[in-house]
Amino acid sequence: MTVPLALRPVAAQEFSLAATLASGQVFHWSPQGQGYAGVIDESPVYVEQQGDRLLTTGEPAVVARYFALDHPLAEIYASFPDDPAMRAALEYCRGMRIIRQPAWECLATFITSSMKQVAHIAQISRVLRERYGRRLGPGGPYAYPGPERLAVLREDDLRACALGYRAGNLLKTARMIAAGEVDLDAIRAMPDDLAREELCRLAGVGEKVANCVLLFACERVRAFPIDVWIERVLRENYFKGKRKVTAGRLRDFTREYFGEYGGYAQQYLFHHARSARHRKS
DNA sequence: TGCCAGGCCAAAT
DNA sequence: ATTTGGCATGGC
Repeated sequence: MTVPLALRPVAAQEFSLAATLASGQVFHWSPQGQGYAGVIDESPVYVEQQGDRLLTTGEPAVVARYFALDHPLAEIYASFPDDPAMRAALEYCRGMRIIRQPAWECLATFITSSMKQVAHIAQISRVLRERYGRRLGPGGPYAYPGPERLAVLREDDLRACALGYRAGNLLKTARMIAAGEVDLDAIRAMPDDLAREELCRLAGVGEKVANCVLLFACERVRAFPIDVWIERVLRENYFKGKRKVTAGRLRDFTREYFGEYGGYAQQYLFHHARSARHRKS
């Protein structure tokens, strides 16, 4: 059995670990004991919340950075538009943060997310880790397999992980990254529009997935991914009864209306909408 | 059973 | 610039 590790405290004001991990931005954390077990880069981490602090087996500075405990939440909330949908989402998600994910892991999981429910994205992520990821210590969890590892597989290997038509996209993208054809580190330093354009060169990456990578892995808190849930929220709350509102019109509206922390607003609206749907049944 | 899920892509308008 | 059909798989 594992050796019991000392839990170290991390100050965490204005933070909800539960909301953050349940919000569909990261998929591999699982409930364990009083908290959650997961992996940050190549380190196994256990973390639980006790009021205004976290207790973790991880390196405190690494945990604080991963969960973005430095984001100015009061300033972010002050930037949210004042309307009923936004107020309800803020009330429900208070303390949720946009975390800083490793870029490749984020990119790959969102390539597999196309036309999939959150539960199944998590399932695919788990199979890929267990089948092709490096095991982090005896009996430990698995790291997400890097692009070099996936690049040498065949499409059928990935189809066997229930990826369906996404298998070819993940494989092509892994090969492009492994070959240095697209450089994720370079993208992190580019202006938003150029970074998005560069990400869209990858197989299975369109505007929505590119925005997820920009938001969840590149610290672009303006990036506003529009999926089927958010599109529904936008149409029902901001374009009620109007016809012929095109995708382009929606995109322009979000940039203007939600502003500097649009990505945060988007994630709050997304998590609230999904949670409301699941509570109904 | 049928419909929907954190879409993308190529082709046609 | 926008619309349309095809693509795999699993949950409800």
